Amino acid sequence: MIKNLQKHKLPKEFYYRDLLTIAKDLLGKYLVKKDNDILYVGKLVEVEAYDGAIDEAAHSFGGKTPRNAVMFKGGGLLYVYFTYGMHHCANVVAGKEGEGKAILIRGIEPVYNIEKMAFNRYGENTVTKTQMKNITNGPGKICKAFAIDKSHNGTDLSGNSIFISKGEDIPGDQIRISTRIGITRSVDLPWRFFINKNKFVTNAPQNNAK
DNA sequence: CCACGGATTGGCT
DNA sequence: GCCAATCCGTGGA
Repeated sequence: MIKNLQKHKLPKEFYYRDLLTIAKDLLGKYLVKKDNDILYVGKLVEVEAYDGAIDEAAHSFGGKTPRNAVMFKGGGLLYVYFTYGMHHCANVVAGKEGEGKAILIRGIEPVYNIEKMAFNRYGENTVTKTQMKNITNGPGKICKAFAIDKSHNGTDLSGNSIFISKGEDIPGDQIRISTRIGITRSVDLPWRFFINKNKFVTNAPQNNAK
């Protein structure tokens, strides 16, 4: 399985294109993480774009700082940040060096090793139906399930520890667009993309948007 | 199903 | 010192 995933790893050029095009194209792709023997695979079903040039909600909006430095290093890296004193969130850096663009991973449908994801999330081997429903439907939950933290900040997605693979094609009519979640500035930008009716999309009023 | 508030740390003004 | 690209439990309709 891992061989096949590696074979279909997205090339560096994928991340050097237009921000919103990348965001939309990420839907249906497989996020793969492999540390030692443990393999995690999940399908991307919800993402949000951030652009430091024009978007006040982007961490990179105010310029480079130690925390957001990875966002400025150019496409194809993983930007992981810590927030609310307890959660990590993972982003795919996009665009050219110095631009400060990234795409937040907000929703994932487990594809392989859901048992280990559940254990990482809840610390138990047996979980309820409700817990299973909430396993990876949010950016903090995804990092917990995949055991992603600040030590993974800056990981090169062209390597073999964390990468994104071809996955499934999502027909255009299954893609929905809305405003983003949980921000207080640039709230009107329609930069959230998700797969219509997918069970692992974050619960949000925006889900009824076009 | 929906609304609300508490948790808890680090980053930046 | 303020507040955040969140999550979860609680309480009510």
